[in-house]
Amino acid sequence: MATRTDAPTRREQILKEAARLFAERGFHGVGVDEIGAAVGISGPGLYRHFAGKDAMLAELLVGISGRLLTGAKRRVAEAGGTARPEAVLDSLIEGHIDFALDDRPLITLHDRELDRLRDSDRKLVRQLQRQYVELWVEVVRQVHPALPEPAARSAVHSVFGLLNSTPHLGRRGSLPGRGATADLLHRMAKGAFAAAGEAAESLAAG
Amino acid sequence: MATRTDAPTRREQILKEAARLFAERGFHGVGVDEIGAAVGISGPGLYRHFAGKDAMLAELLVGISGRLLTGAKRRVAEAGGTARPEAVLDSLIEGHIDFALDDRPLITLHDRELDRLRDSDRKLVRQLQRQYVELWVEVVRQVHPALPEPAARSAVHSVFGLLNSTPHLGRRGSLPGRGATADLLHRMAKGAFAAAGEAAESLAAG
DNA sequence: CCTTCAGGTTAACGACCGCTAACCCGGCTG
DNA sequence: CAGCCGGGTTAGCGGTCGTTAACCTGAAGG
Repeated sequence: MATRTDAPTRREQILKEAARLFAERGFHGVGVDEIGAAVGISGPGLYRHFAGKDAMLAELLVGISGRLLTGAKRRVAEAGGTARPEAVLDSLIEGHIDFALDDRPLITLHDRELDRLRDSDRKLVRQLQRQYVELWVEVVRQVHPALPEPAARSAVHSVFGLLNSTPHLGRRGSLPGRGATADLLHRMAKGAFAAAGEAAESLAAG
Repeated sequence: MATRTDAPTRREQILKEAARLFAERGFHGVGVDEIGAAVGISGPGLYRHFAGKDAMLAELLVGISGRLLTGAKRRVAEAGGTARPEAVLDSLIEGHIDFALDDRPLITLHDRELDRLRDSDRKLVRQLQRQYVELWVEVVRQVHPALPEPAARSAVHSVFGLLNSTPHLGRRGSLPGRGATADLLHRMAKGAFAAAGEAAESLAAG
């Protein structure tokens, strides 16, 4: 991870604030003037950096989906060759939790504002999301071979719901610290998958 | 359950269609003309039944939160006195799953459009939601006594995220039937709670 | 038969919002 | 020093949207 040390560009400032505002009040609920004000310029000045409001949302959503997918691919490649499947699943879970805890506004946008995109962008995002899901499904089925594919896919979506619950977890302060929260989420995700797998096993055996 | 046999009133038609549209395109993304068209009248005719667009959303959200809470209270009262705590938790989970599967648009609205309410309505909804959560927290801590309250509350929110993932589960058809889906969700929720509880137990023992 | 009224209709107003136009300015660069 | 240009500014246009106003109609009641 090449941690950035240089100052964020104007574009990045705008994207960050836009993400926060979109997550708080919804895409249609935020005006371009507000986004501008959030970075110290006003309204139409944004158009020097983005083609329009839609373009900001598109870049945000494509960026999210892309980073999630490439991160997951990297983790599978790193841990996949040698280790047992469970370690790969642990790594996927860890990566998703990092994302859900560090970029809560983006997690919110991710499954809330997809329909506001132009058709082409929406298709792209959907494709990235689908690849991400399928990658998880494969790993989950290696850990729990008795789980049929449709059930595994449902389980993965549900675990995403669990992990993506971070925006609902009390405002920073009532939480028992980031590490403990990450640990709790990780254990619950594993427990949920295990329960799904055991049910399938007992069905296959019975 | 007193199943309705009489025809739905106009108000109810409107609320149902408004819920669907709000869930699909967001509160600000739906015009009153569209809501009217969805029930066969047009635009301003809605104002014979509701004070405004906000009032529809408010009634929907207050209704959801209220029904969830009263249903949960009833379940706790019914199963609470005699049975072991685990049966109460099972009943709560079952009730939430029924709701998540039968009223997917409402589940979506529930945690997406709360901020679009007037202050008083939002406070009311938040209060109902909080009571619902606390009711779950109590039951969860009876089943898993080692779990500290903050962790239990986080776990409850996360399991809500898991159960509320139904809108992301493929469009009716790719699913293995309602019963199987409900069963899978139920098992995963229990598994998630169990994993959280076991972690706390081993901490308390170690 | 006249009235009332619930539940519609269409027209139009006012506010807001995304975006463009036109202009401006400070710092490189030749 | 001249000129370009990146990155701002404000004014304003065009469209949309929530809401209100004014009017209509068919059924129920006395």
